[in-house]
Amino acid sequence: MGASKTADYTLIQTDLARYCKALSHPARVAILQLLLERKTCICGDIVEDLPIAQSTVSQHLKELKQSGLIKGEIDGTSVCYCIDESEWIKATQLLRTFFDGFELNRNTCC
Amino acid sequence: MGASKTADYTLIQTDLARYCKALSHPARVAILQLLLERKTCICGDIVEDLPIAQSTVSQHLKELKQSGLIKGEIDGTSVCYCIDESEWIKATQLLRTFFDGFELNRNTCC
DNA sequence: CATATTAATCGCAATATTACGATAAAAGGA
DNA sequence: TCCTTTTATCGTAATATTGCGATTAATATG
Repeated sequence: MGASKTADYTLIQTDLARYCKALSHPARVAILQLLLERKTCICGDIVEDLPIAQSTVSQHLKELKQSGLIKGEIDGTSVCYCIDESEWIKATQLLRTFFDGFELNRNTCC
Repeated sequence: MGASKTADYTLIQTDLARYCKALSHPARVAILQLLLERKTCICGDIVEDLPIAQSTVSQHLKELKQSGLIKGEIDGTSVCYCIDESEWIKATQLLRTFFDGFELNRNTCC
């Protein structure tokens, strides 16, 4: 494959891309919605709610953790997953600023 | 690979995932920023601005078109790309609603 | 008409993603 | 201690993504 180093893009661009990549699969969107809606966020509940295997859910949870949007806390044999507040707010603000760029600068060239 | 049909997820989940997938690469974020900032949005200008080859830019533009977020209009030998207003607004609203879910329902279970 | 210019597409390679079942690891309960 | 429960990881396969150079197609321009 080709190069395209991280340095070729701004921090905002790579951050935005990272958060969006986390949300780029419907299963991960569904997981985040569950975490937003529920009081408890045990991994097992997520597995029951999704139409995919436990190992696949675990993989998606790992990716969400790596994106920073969620964190997991071990509680006995189970793991409690939650939204990471500061990262969530950061993502919210980045996306808001990005999408607001349209209202601020309506270019109707085509 | 496994199954995971589209029907397994809600329309909102797949729409959100589709828009976010479009934004999941820094080059595509950069392209969208260019389209937001500039009056003209000729493909060649985008190619000049990005650190990747013309064919690769063309591929990213194709993906952005498929996501619905942009549209292209042929103008002689060149192509003018623009944000698709209605899709952009739809994406903005979907994302806003999604991220607002955190403020509405702060669950601090971990 | 010949030749540039512009953008899309093709062919290819490297790597990443998505998914599964099987297995491992870790803690709890009988 | 043995067994269950719960989650992560491993191994593997199928497919998707990312990137490039080369080529094609379409329109301008001389």
